Amino acid sequence: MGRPPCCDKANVKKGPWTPEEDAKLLAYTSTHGTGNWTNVPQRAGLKRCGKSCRLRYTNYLRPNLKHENFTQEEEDLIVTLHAMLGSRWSLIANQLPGRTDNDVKNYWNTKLSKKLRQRGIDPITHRPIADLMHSIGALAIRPPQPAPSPNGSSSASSYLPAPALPLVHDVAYHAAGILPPPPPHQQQVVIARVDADAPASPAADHGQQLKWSDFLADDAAAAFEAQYHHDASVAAHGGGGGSILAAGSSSAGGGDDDAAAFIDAILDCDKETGVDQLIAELLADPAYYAGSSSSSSEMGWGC
DNA sequence: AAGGCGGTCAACCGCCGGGAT
DNA sequence: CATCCCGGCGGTTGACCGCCT
Repeated sequence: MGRPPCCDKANVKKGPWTPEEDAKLLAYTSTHGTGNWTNVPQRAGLKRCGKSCRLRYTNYLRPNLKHENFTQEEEDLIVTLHAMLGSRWSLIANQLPGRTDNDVKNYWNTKLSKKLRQRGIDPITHRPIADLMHSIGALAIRPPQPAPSPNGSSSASSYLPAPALPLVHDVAYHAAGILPPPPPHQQQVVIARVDADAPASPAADHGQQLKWSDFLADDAAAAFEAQYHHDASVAAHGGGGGSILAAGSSSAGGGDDDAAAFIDAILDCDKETGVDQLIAELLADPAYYAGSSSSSSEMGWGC
């Protein structure tokens, strides 16, 4: 059997907190600390769920919280971090002392996303809206692509338009200390891909349709990425981090082009590294779909 | 003065991973 | 090993407020 339930949900109060409730919660946390939220309502004399108490405390009553407006520096940092992390509000809030994830999330949804749109920047991809429209249009009417690539492994990266902000993503990751400095070859790859905006479809090589496996890195690239990323992720996240792209190097090089193999590769890598948050980041960032398969290897996501 | 409307933000909901039993 | 709950998270809701007509 597991633990007993945290609270009697039929007998808990919901809705806005009263000053009396705040005082009780503050009095309790100041003397007993914040552990074991399950017991907090009972011991503090509150008819609230422990979860509600925790939320109230962390978002409003916690000491050292800033309640004033966001500064320009905080605003810039949020935008930068959102470009890197997507809607990982807790991670973003960790970089902003005195701010909660709820604060950051609300500020983004109510202010910053609108500001970006007014400046002609898509708040999801952080790319110029005009650039996005151009990309969409190019995809919709893309003619058959000549220019076959001699190396199939890099074909996917050159097939789709390069994202406008790969350098922002990469630099910001390293600047924030989330990833260690990239090895020299990665910077070269970034520059090469940004410069190479001439589309060349892998499908055009043999007149085939694009495969799932075309989005998997080749073995040679994966080998280095595997070691680098593993080390980096352990250092940065205590074992966290992983790349879906280099993940099934066995299946990637083997020409297994169905969706199941692709997904298996993702899952294998995920299990191997022990974390999947970076995958979630990738999935949350459409720029990487539109950009290239090499984006994640540039960031050191190899396993 | 009153109703509509949009912005803000506290709080809730539901999901997930990890840990306790 | 299986079950179940806790804590944390992101998404969403709804109350409140100010502005406009």
